[in-house]
Formats: sequence, structure tokens, C-alpha cells
Amino acid sequence: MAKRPTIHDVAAAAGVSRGTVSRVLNDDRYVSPAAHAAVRRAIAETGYIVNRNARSLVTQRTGSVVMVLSEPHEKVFEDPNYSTTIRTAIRRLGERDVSLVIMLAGDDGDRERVVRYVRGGHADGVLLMSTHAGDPMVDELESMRIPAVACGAVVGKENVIPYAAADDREGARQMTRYLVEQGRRKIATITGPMDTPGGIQRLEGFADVLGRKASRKLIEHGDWTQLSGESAMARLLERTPDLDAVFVASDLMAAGALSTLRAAGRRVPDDVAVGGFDDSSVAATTHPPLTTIRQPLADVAEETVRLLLALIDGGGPVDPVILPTRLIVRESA
Amino acid sequence: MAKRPTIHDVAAAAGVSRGTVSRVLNDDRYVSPAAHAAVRRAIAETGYIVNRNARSLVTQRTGSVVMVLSEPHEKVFEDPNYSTTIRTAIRRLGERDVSLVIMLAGDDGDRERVVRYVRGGHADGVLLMSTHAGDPMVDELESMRIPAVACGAVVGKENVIPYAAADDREGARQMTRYLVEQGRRKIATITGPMDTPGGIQRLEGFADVLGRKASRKLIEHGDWTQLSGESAMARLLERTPDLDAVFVASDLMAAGALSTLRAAGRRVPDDVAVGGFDDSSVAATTHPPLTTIRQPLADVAEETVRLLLALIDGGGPVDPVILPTRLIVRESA
DNA sequence: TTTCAGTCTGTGAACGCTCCCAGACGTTCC
DNA sequence: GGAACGTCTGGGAGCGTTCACAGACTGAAA
Repeated sequence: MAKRPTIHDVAAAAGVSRGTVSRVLNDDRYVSPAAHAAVRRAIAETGYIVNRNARSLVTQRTGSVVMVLSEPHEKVFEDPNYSTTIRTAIRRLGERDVSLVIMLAGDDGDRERVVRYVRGGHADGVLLMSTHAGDPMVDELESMRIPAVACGAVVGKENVIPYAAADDREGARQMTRYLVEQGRRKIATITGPMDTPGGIQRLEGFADVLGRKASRKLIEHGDWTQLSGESAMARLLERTPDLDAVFVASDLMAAGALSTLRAAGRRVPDDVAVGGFDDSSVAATTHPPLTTIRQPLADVAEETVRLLLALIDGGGPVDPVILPTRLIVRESA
Repeated sequence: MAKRPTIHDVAAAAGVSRGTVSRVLNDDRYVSPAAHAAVRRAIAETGYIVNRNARSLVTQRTGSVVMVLSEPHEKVFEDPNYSTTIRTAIRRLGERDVSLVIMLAGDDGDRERVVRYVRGGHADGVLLMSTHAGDPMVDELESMRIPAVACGAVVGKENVIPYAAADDREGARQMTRYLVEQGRRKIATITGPMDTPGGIQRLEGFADVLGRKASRKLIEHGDWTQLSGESAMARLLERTPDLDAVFVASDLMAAGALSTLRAAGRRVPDDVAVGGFDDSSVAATTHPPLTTIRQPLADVAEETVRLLLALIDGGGPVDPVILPTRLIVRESA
């Protein structure tokens, strides 16, 4: 790679000093129109690009943000929701010339690496994804005072880590109410992990509507994966063969539930109605297509990024943002 | 954030000079066991972490790699294959303490940003994903002499940008041969975009087996999306209503083709056999489950990263790697 | 003893930027 | 006419590293 022009070269070409070039670069006031023009021209002529390392060295700002994915390696990304979030984040951050570094936090080694990375001052902010309750990494990040926000609440840290999220609880209520309205009488649910907000709150919403009818026998837990949906459904069927509906806390698990039901010879929705959650891409491809709850994922991602940028820009504390969900009726319920 | 210890502090704590600390940090020879131990202890005591910016400033190495996703924004990540690649890349790079920055290159503005980023020296290497033929960004990157590899060949640059890929052509042959062996007589195909290696080579493999029987009338093009699979299938059915099999160049498009076939009242596989490609997660959830070609995606990703690291480490030119595919028989064919 | 090679250490000089200060210019106002 | 202020500019210092070099200390060979 050829030697790149430095701020010195630009200054020389423009006939001004480093200081002046730096001022126009950083949009400072106090630079004359003539100098401004000369510098702009010199920048274009020399093809100058500021060296972020040198800049970071003195400003202590890096111009990058790290997204931390707290899933065991084999599960990361299985959920298509990640995609939307990552895409949105990259785009919005990119507009501000902030770059996105992605790190995995699936095991202790990973988490230590994340902490070291952040402690090393390599990121201006942290974007937490699917962080589980009680994760010690969060405490460490917290103690460093680095701007951090979560996409979806961090259970137990709702008041210390700001977040944007869909209204999981109300979404679950919408679906449960719908199943009730459809005349279903024995409604079961497959929840997500109970250390995630989606796991907890979607179950709460379910219970809100059903009250005492939401008995322990009608509740099974999964871990968001398709496979876990299959086995949870199997357990439910065994315990309560006469159930006539199931609210599954994610589309992917619902896809798993569907295959178990099919294998067991139950017709969907005739014998058993199935409701999903997410309205992810799988929802349309299952057979029958899933009736589900749409989360405004792109909006959640946008808001998360907005919160983080606000935090980085040093505005005071920011408030969590909760966005409404919507029932999407297809054929499974 | 509290003031972080510098190499100076470590040197003072260990009773040696900056130089010696730097030497143990960079695993240089010529440092006495006593000094080495003292420095190690001082590092632990002070909680010292090297400042990458300062280091990069002098070494011209950044310790990060940028992955460039060349899809229009709305399509990025629709293909679940991305996930595997990203996950693998993060993991393998992480082991070497190299971090991964992800950038989108969906429009001209994006591509310019990527070029600026790389020209700015912010990455030690570039990992190209789904780059389309004739992309001017590639020429620019090439002219900068930055280590670059592609995950899947860059059409037209096969000899200048090293890559790792699945054996698309042979995979297509495997599927086509299988359809022929099953007694199918009128076999159509839905290809990917003809400026991508998967688009081109899977069609070539198809033609390899069918010879002159692969007539223009039996070929339709999609753009990897589910929707494009639906419409391509519709066009095929209209033109050749009596086709009895279709090889679709991706599972996602195959899912689209399946719904079109279902809507048209064709039974799969009885009336029409459908073969996919990728063995991505959708393959198992379609109805019926897709017979498809498994790509060793994780291996491809591993190899891509390996190539890039080799290039960065300054070994001479590296050779492309092509990995074998495998037929997975399910129910659609 | 001198010479030499090998090991180990400290130090000044970069790397490319921003920040801060001093100073040169106007103006405007008393 | 000079004080006071706002605008604009240049240059030194410093951010935290690595690198190259010089020098000190060994032990072995001449």
C-alpha cells in the first residue's frame, strides 16, 4: 500500500498549518472561508483520509460500537431476528460513520474477550443482544461506565441498561385473547427460556388473559430452537392429549411444534390451533402458515441504535422504549 | 471511565523500561526470565491492556478485518447462509484476537464508505461476501493491495481474488443426476442471478448432465429470494405445463416454488419433483421437506478465514479451495 | 589480555492526530 | 488613542505504542 497522505501533506498543499486543517476536519468554528476552501481542495487533491488510530489516541473515541451476541455458538443466528437487527444497526451507525464490530459471547472465554475489548477502549458503546439474566459480563461492562443498551431488556437490569423492545406481554395477550375468541378451551403454551424477557413476559401475557386456567400442566419451556419446540410439544401432548390450542413463544419453536403435531396426527388448525410469535420469515413457509404476532423488529433495532447514540453523545440517562405488536392471522389458528 | 494504565505504569511497577515491557508483550526474544516474570506480574497487578490505537499507529496493523456484504439492503441476510459464515468468521478470527467489522455494500454510498474505510487503513483484510460480477469496489480494493478473499468466487476475478467455495457445479450435477435416476423426463431449473458463481455454476452443472435436453424453455432465473422462486416457478408452469421435476438453485427459492406448485394443484413429489440447493434451515421446514444439496458452509467459512489470515500473514499468493457437496434426500424428490 | 559474539536493557524518535496557548489581526466602544 | 473583544492562525506538547540503536554485561575464543 502506497504511503498515505497525512494531515501535514494536506496542510502543505493548502498553504496552511496542521491546526487549520484539523479545524476544518472537525467542523470547528474560527476558520476563514478562504482557508476552508483551500483545505477542502487540498483534501480532494491529495485523497487524504484521516487516520482514526491517531485521532482515537488523543480523543479517546473510536468511532465504533460493538454488538455482543450472547448465545451459545451453535444457536447464534438460528433465530432470523438477528438479521434484521444487525442490518438495521449497521445501516444506522454507518450513516454516522460509526462502524460495527460483532463479538460472540457464548462461553466464558468469549465473554472475557468482550470485557477485554471494551476495557481496552476499543468501542464507544456496547449493543447487547439476547443477554441472559445474571450474566457477570454485564456487571463488568456496567462498572466500566461504557454506554450500553440492549435490544430487548436484560432481565434484572431493566433499570440500569436502557433498552428498546417489542411489547412482549401485550403481544402474548393479543394472541391468547384471539385463541379464546376462536372458541378454544384448553390452551397450552410453550415459552422461551425463563431468563429472557421474551420467555418471561410472553408467559405473563398468556397468564394475564387465562387467569387460573393457565395451569402448570399447560406450560412447557423451550430454548427458542426448533428442536426444543418439537420436544416441548411432545411433552404437552403426552400430558394433556385433549388440548385444542397452543401459543408458542416463537415462530421457530412453533415450526417445531407443527411437525410434532403432524407426526401425532393432529390437524392444524382443526384439532389444534397454533399461534406463534415474531412473524419471522419461517412463519410464512410453515405448513400451514403461522398465525403469529408481528414484532416491529426493524423499529426496535432503530430505537436501540438511537438510544445508544444518544448515550454516547452524552445526553443524560435515556428511557426504555417499548413498541406495539400486531396480530397476523394466517392459517394455523 | 477511570484512567487506564499505560505501558509506562507497567514498566514502573516492574522496575524495567518501556522497551522491555513491549518486548514481552510482543513475544520478542532477548528478555531475561527475571524481567519476564516481573513484567507479567506487573501486567496482572495493574490490569494493563495494550492500547491498540497506539500500536496500530506505529505498526500499521489494526487487528481487525472487515466483512463486506454486497446485497441490496432488503435482501441482506434473507439467506440463512450468511449466519453460518459470520458466526464462523467471528469465532476463528476471535481466536487470534482479530475483530470483525461488518459493512453493507448495497448501494453506491455504501461501497464508497467501504473503500474509504479500507483506504483509511482501518482493516488488515477484507472478506467479500456475495460480491456481484463487475463491482467497481472490487477493482478499488484490488488496487489498494489489501489482502482480500471471497466466500464464494467473485465472477470474473477468480484468478485475482482467492476464495473458498462449495463445488457448485458438481453439486448441481449430483441433484440433476438424481432427478434423472428417479425417472424424471422433463426437468426444469430455476437458477440464481447470472452474475453470481452459484447462479452460473449450478446452471452449468445442470446442463452438464442434461446436455441438449436442457433447453432454454426449461430455464428460469431468480434472485435467490423466496418471492423470485414463486414467480419463476409460475413462468415455468405456464410455458411447460408438463414438466415433472425442477432443480431450484437455492432452498429459499425452492420454498417459493413449492407454494406456487401447491397453488397450481401439483402434488410434490408425485407430479413434480423439487430439488433444492444449500440444505439451509428452511429445507427441513418446507412441506414436504426438501431434497437438497448440502453445502459444507461451515467448512467454506473456515477455509475463507484461513485463506485471509494466510494472506495477511504475508505468505505469498494462496490457492482457491473448493469443497465437496452432498445429496440430502428428503421428501420433495 | 584482548576480541568477539551473543544476550539483555534503556532511551530517543517516530507514528498522525487533536488540544491548547500565544499571538496577530480586525472591530467596536469608551 | 487605547482597551476590550471576537476572529483567525501557527506551532508545541502529548496521546501510548513500537522500533532502531547504543550500550552494558556475559562468556568463550584467540
